[in-house]
Amino acid sequence: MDVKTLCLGALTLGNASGYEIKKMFEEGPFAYFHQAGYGSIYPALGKLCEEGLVSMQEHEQDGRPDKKVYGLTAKGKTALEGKLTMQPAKDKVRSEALVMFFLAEHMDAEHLRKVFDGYLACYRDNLECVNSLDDKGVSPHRLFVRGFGKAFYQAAVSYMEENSHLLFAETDLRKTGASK
Amino acid sequence: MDVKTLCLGALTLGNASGYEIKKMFEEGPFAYFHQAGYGSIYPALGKLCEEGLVSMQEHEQDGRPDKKVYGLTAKGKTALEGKLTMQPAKDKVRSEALVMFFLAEHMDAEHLRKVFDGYLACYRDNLECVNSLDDKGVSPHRLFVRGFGKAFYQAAVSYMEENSHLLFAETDLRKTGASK
DNA sequence: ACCGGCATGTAACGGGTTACATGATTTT
DNA sequence: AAAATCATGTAACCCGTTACATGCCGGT
Repeated sequence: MDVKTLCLGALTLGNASGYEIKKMFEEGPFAYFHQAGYGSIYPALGKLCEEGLVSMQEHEQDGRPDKKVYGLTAKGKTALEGKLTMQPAKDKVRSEALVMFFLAEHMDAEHLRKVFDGYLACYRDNLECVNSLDDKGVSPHRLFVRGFGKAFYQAAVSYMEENSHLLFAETDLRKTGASK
Repeated sequence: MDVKTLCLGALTLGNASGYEIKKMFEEGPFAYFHQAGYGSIYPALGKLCEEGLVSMQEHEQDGRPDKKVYGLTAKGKTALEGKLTMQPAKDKVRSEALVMFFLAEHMDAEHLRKVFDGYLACYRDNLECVNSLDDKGVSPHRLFVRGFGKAFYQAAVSYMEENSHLLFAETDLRKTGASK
């Protein structure tokens, strides 16, 4: 699923600028399951516009560059619906932190601790962020997705809190052995 | 983290061929947190060999192409350790299925059902697969990672089992209304 | 005075995915 | 007889990430 399709999807939530779409990916509802930067969003919106799948309206602003607000056209909606008839690809997860934990025996104990703490903090933040959202007025299927994210973050945080000893077991043994 | 580094990491588990490393990514221990295909693994191993980070030994086989078994060199181990001092990048998840659920209102009810069933089945398989592994003799930090995967799969399956109504609520209402 | 947020975009680079190419052996 | 497994590799293409380029406004 390319960024163009994702942009069409984002625009079903209402008209938005490229800047605002980016925020949906980094903080908003899309954050759990996809990510995209300016470098892919702006060109994608440009192409969609050329193809007539989205419309664009410029809003003048003082000082800043004109804000370009995009909106889904009927053609764009049809195109999106077409994409949604595909079989979804398998989920893809890339976690450098988990790779590092897997190879923890080759790491410096102090650095490992730092990475672990950072990773846990990150998931705690994510969880807090989702928990602070208001569910009122959000349609059920979007709540389903939100809940999925919440369940995942919760599982990650709980697991890490309860099982960190597995990661630091050897180090602790080594330390205990040395200090004895 | 590029495929080269991942290959070095894979080879810490013992000598292996490109074909075997690929399997680690699709079924084995790396499956939860990274993926890679032949098109990236074979060139990566070639480059690592040129750089002297891995060694290669050809084993003749009848009928099949010679099996090339790679092994980590001292230089390669050092290089890997260097990579492991980095800050890990944030986890990246890409889930087309969740995008589709998010946009479920624009989907055909039957297709949505199919996608949901397939997605749940996939996570059940993953869970079963991890649960069938034997933990004996596996070092604690690898069990940590394995457990993380297990916790994630379990959370996904449970969540979907308990909350599918959110996804199909509207459809059911529509159907009920129509059939009445 | 400086940093973060608002706001858009381009260009190059890198890297991975996909498709192609080959072929024997084992399982169904 | 067909399909899956074992086994390696190349080449092109796509596409996304990163860095660069610009500039004002508001808060600390």
